[in-house]
Amino acid sequence: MTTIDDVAKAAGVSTSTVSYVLSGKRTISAPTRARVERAIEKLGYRPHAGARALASARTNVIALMAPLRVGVNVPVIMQFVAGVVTRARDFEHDVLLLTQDDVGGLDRVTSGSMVDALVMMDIEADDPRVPVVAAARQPTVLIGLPQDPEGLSCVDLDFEAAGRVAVRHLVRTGHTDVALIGSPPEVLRRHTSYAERLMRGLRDQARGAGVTVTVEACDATPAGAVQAVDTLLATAPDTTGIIVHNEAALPHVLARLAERGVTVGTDMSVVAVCPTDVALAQRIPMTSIDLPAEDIGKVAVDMVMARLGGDQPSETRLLAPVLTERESSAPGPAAS
Amino acid sequence: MTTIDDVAKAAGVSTSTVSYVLSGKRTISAPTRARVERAIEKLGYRPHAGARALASARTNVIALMAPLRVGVNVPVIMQFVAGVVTRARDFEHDVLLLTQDDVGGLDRVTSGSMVDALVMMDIEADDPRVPVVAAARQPTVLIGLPQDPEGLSCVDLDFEAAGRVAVRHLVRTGHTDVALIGSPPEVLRRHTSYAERLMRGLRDQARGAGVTVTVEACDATPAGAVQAVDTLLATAPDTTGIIVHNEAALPHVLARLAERGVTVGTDMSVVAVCPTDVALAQRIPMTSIDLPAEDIGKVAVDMVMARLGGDQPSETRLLAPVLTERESSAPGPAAS
DNA sequence: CTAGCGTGTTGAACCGCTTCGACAACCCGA
DNA sequence: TCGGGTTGTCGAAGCGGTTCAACACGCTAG
Repeated sequence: MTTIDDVAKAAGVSTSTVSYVLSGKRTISAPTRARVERAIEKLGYRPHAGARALASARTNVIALMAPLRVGVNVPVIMQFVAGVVTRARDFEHDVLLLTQDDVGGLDRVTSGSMVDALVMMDIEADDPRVPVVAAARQPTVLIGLPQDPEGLSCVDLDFEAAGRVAVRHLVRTGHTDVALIGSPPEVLRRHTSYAERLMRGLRDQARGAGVTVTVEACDATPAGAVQAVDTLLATAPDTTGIIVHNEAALPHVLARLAERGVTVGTDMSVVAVCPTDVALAQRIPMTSIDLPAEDIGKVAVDMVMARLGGDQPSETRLLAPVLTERESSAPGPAAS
Repeated sequence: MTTIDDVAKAAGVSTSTVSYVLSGKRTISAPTRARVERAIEKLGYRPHAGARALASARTNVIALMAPLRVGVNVPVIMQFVAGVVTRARDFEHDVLLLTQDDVGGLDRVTSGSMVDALVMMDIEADDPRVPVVAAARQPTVLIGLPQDPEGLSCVDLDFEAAGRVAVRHLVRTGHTDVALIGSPPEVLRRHTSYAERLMRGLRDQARGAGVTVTVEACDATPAGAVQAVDTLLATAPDTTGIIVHNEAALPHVLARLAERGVTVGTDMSVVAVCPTDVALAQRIPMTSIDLPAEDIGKVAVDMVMARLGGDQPSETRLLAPVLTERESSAPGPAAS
């Protein structure tokens, strides 16, 4: 393995000079720099990450804790991950992947100085991991909103606003009886905050507009969708507008509606809350509120890097929802 | 930050003794060990990963290169990843996540001594990454089979055998005209080896059994599935057995067959090559050849760890396919 | 009684890099 | 001409571990 000393020798300078060429923390004359760079090139030198971490107290690695359990929204999770990884690379950082349940891993990587910072996905209202990372010396950004952020930064789609926007859209297009087909029951039971925030926004707006709103949980299986749709059509037969917030169930919901003779885009208006590519991959292009998963991942990294640099205070960023109208929208009974 | 010296002081021993307690590489008397362990506990000591890596030339991290691009088989990829991460933890290793396209990352993490070993997914026949990792000093295991493994270990499902098993199943149940609905065209164009291996096994077995076989590529979209199914029904109307090797397209293929009035499990026998949970999540439980993604990930880690320990030679492990009959199987015209 | 051995512990070198303080060389203005 | 500031380079002290050679000690065997 070639070391910094080899490079120094080859270039006829001291090791510190090589180090300064690499880091740019001191001015180096052009000719010297050139000699060093040539030597680095020739020897194929790469600094030893461990040595660097030891000496500089910087690892250039961030930890990402992601839910790998096979479940509801795998493709969405992938987009978050992709966003985090690509943006981290922009900051010359690599990503260490932790699984959601590995709470001990948080202490391992922080106390062991394996990472400079952390990003944690899929935060629940009362998440046991939050106090752990709050106590770490590395900055952390949460994707999602816990009840008490304990001084940590958070980023997420503004689901409450999304709920309002969805209802507003339906009301404006003439609907007076709307419904939500949402997350699976176990997600709701976990008090995953996004589900509750969406519902809050939705009910607020509905109340303000004098509109009824029915809520159905929905398992992300064909059977779950069948049940949710059938129950909805039975208990709230006047429903003409449905908001679906469940990527995995969406195709099954649409399929069941079709089976029940309900034509989406004519008899029924459906607004999906999901990534745009999911909205476009359905049998018809769905009117949707985008869940910009990759962007959120990137923002999370931006935020965590900002905290690494200066000592900015923690902040919470809620991204404004954007609704795009496509073919699943239909005028409602109250349409003018 | 508490260091090993703090622990040594607290326990009244030398730093080397603490180190040996931690590593177990030297015998330490029970009382001494107890004192040290108590001190570690009390101080909440964690060895500094960088220092350890520097001194021991071991990072306890492996790199995993996974395709994060949003595409065909995201959930399957997740399963591989989950397998790798959980098994790595069994070996006290963490996982550094690299994206498929980050070829430079390979050199970065290997030359920079960031990792002890690598696992690479989604290997293509003529994969540019293979020579890079073959030249690295860290052992690598490939998930998939390149044309020339260059001395690297490989692991994968035995897709060739899977092709044979699938055809054998169809033949045995009375089918004489079978088809493959396979990967998207661009996957085939990339010469991803699993697709070609499956086709080889399939054609071999079909030839031996005197059975015709039609092949359709298929985009993982509703439209792609429509086209594949329609083309198939038009060009090979006698087909009574279909093998689907495309997780993402599977539901759409089934939907289109239904739309065309073809009843799977009666008029048509369908064998899926996919993870079991995907097979079970369809409108009817599918007869399938399991793609044991999580297991493959685990085996990959086992193999790479074995090479880290001793200097075992490289090996290629192809997991035997297992076909499970479910409700999508139907007797064919030649059934006795 | 001593040589020889095994066991448990230690001191110190070393891993490869960063960074601080020192210094030589040069240029400026007084 | 000289004091004082820049600019570019260097030496050496860590950073926090691992590991090797050495050694102290208590035993056993000769």
